[in-house]
Amino acid sequence: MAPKLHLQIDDRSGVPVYRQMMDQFIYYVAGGTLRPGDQIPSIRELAAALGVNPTTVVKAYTELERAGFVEKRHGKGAFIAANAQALTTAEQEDALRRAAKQLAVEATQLHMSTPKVIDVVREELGALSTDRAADEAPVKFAVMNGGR
Amino acid sequence: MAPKLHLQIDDRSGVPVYRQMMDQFIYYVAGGTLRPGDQIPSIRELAAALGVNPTTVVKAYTELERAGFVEKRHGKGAFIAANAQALTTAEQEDALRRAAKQLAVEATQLHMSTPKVIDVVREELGALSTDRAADEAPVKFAVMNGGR
DNA sequence: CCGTGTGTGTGGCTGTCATCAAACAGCAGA
DNA sequence: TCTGCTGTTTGATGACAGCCACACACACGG
Repeated sequence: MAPKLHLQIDDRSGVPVYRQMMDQFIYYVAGGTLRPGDQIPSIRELAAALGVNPTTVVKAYTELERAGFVEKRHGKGAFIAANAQALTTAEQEDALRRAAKQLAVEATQLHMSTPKVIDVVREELGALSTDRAADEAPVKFAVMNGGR
Repeated sequence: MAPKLHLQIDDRSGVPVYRQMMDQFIYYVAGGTLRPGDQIPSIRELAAALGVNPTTVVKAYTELERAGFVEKRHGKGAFIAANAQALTTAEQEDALRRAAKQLAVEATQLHMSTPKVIDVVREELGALSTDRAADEAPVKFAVMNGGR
């Protein structure tokens, strides 16, 4: 019912928290990890785990509901909508490309070499996959508080 | 005086516009493209080029001034501060790593393969460098309006 | 059958911040 | 001086996120 999730919120990014949550649920549906009917964390549980206000989670779930990805049931919980449409392949690539472009722009402005950038990307990808292997909890959360 | 800049604003990202501008100026200083004393685009010029309100640019420049990167001179223009400190190598790598992590999280949630991700990153890096080669204007701007 | 407890989502109110719009003020060359 | 550039300031609007009290659903024990 509840596949292994790994939600990540970056406080320093400037991206609204509710939007970060939305995106990640959508990506999980697109990638097939979350399927129609699956129960997702309750508003309070997710809020507590991420250290954000329940209202913020409400906003994310409400928007996801409007978009047809999620169904909230009073007193029961929240679920992936029966007819939640996965993103098309093109849309998935678009999403990936946007993040890649962001990275490329930064790297270019910083005068970073291509191999250096590729290295870092490889590292981060690797960190996530080993992470997932060692993971036993049904749901995992992370917050990047940032340590500047 | 005015090196070739290539500022990029992504409306859909959710990141405040003034913050996107700040980051990119900082990266240009860090990478050595912008050096102390260099004049940067006037508030109105930049606002017009990016299609945002001048007040937004004011906010970016004001914050950059507070951070010691920029000096505004009434009636004259805006300049890179005399003692603008480039980021340390560690800070530069941090910035790059943050963008890479963001990409990795998305890719993982979308079930994208590592080679696929690397490919896209290579593509985007390449697109930017050829872009720069063909560029003759002293300053270049781009806005990702996004076409959802 | 009913009350109570614990889970769930709902809604109103408040403070802060991002953006825009428009009016204000300094600088320099014709 | 006048014109056209520059940065400066103030106010309005809407988005974001936090606090707090309320309402529904279900299971349990009387």
